[in-house]
Amino acid sequence: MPLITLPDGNQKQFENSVTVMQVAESIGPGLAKAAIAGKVNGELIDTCIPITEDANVSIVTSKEKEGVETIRHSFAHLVGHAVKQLYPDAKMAIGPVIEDGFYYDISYKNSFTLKDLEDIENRMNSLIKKDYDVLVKVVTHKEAREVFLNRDEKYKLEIIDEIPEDETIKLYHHEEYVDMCRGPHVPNTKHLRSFKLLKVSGAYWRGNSNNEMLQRIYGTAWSNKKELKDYIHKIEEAEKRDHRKLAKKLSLFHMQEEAPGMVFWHKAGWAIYQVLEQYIREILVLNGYSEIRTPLAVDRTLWEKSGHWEKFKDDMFTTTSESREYAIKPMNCPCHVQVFNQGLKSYRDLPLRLAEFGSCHRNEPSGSLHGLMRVRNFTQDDAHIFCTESQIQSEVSAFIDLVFQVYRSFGFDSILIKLSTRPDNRVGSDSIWDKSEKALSDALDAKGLDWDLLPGEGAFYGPKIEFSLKDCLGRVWQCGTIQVDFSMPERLNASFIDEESNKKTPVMLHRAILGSFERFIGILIEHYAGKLPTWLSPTQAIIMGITDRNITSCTKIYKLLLAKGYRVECDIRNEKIGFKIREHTIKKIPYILVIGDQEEMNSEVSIRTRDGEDLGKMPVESFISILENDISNKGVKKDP
RNA sequence: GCCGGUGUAGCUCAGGGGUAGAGCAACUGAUUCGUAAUCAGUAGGUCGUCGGUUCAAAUCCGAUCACCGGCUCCA
Repeated sequence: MPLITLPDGNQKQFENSVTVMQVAESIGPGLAKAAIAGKVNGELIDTCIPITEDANVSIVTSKEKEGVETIRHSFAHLVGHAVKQLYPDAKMAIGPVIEDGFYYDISYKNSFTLKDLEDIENRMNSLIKKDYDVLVKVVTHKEAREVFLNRDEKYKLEIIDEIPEDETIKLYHHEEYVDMCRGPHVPNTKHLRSFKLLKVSGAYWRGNSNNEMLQRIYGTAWSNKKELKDYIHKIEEAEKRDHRKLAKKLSLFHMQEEAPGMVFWHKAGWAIYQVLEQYIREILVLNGYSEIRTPLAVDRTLWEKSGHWEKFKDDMFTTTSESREYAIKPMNCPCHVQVFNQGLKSYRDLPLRLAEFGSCHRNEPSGSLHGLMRVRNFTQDDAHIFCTESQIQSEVSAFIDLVFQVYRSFGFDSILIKLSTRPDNRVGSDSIWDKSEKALSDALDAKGLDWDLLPGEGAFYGPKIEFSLKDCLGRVWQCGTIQVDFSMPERLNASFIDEESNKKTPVMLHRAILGSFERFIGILIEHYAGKLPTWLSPTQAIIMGITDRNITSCTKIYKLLLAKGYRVECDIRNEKIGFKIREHTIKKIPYILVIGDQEEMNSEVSIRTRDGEDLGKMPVESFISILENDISNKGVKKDP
């Protein structure tokens, strides 16, 4: 006699057991029709699973987040249903829900082509039109094993073998197709209407590169056609923000075959880079860092001592000279220890913060290169803080504040924080790792920040906090980081004299705010969709005349702004004003200054923004104060 | 590195066994013009690279390089 409590507080008494669907029906036929799953005491279940005891029950429809996720999950099964009909030899692996959609990993003798993808999508469409019921069967471990043994699904069997034998398993029957899942799933395919298969790509079984490669079919799915359409539109718009496309249009940089993963910065891109570097340099000075510069290539023996040769050898470029082997530095840390090691250090010197805009080379796998986001030669806004154990917490804490201060100045609002702990391939004892990991998590918790734990993802020498930002398509890129390192100072014989005249080994904190200039600029281009705020804009204003009569005035104002240190250009070509405005608007120059006879007469300039806004006529001094205000705001939008 | 796709003019792209085409850009000339494209003309490519098949390859095949989408790995 279960007593069901609904979200609005109403209670219903049922005889014997009752299913979510029956509860929905008891409320109304509309709700029953819309019911996708149920939440029973906070747990998501299928609409057909009987509830035998008193419970809080809510009906999940496509309006809820869980409802859409259930729809996506069921779409994955639908891929299975269609694929097995079209390609009976295909073996199904896993088909989970992801952000905005789902995928299914499948093993098949032939590669799926775009035509295959289309066929699968068509088959899925004809299957869902049948409005068939999805049937759930709860079976024993043994029964499930038999089902998939008969169906010759080796991946499903592998998964079953990892489930404890005394656990039951849910099998979802889509007509003749059977899949295994925790569920819940939609009760009928009538809930599956708005989807699109997006792409097919390779993916390793269980995400392990030693395993065979499967074919992954990606799809997106939504609760209705409008949401699907909006999503596709959003993706199309996002693609226009792609930093690689914008870089071409705005002539920021280029890359070419002869130097894969390395950047040829053009005038405009380099202007952005220089503003960033100067900004960080100011931040460093204000926060007690000393800037240094160390060699690009260092003898192999130093990398052997630091541990890089053992753990990082394959990622390093090497070169030889007079029978000595050198490695182009993939990191700056060993060199910074060499600077620290010059002269005897006292505890009074700590914390010692050594910073470098260090150019690093890493021989990244060819397949992972990606525009500015993943390159083989990058420059970090790197620094190493040499300190005592007791100073770790305050240094980490101050650094976190600094990262947030800098990121805020670019207007970033979603910063993902992750703590990565000891990897399998590492140096240093477990007790050292215990201490380091705790120092970082304590610093984060002390600030009350939300963070995710990434077990096993730390650097080989220590755990790290990562600050990540998203690109235009939602791909997450690590930018800032701080890493505790108890190992390298010892390996490279760093020491200081403490209060009792004892020789001690300092702790080293590796840290970067932007991460690499390349990646950060890539993120910035996408974040602003190429419309860089005035302080970062390669050209801050363009001056143009209406006719040749205005050339002298244009040149005068151009020279004035140039002398004041603004990045300005002058367009005195014999072209119509509309043509020139269009051209420079497309180049996303923040301010367009027009000078014609009228302006000349009153010693004014007409100002138009790249967004088409007319700021009217004003003396050049007024424009300078607009510029100044804009620049001092950096990337932060003023409140209207 | 792995799976799949792509590579034609500066850019965006069409074509496709009989030795290349559009739009924009460039160049020349005319136009001196008021807030997102003035008109006319000219020029521009061993179709990523190397090899093979063929009377003939940019087109078909193979290898290779780079890029794109993922996977793995990473700032």
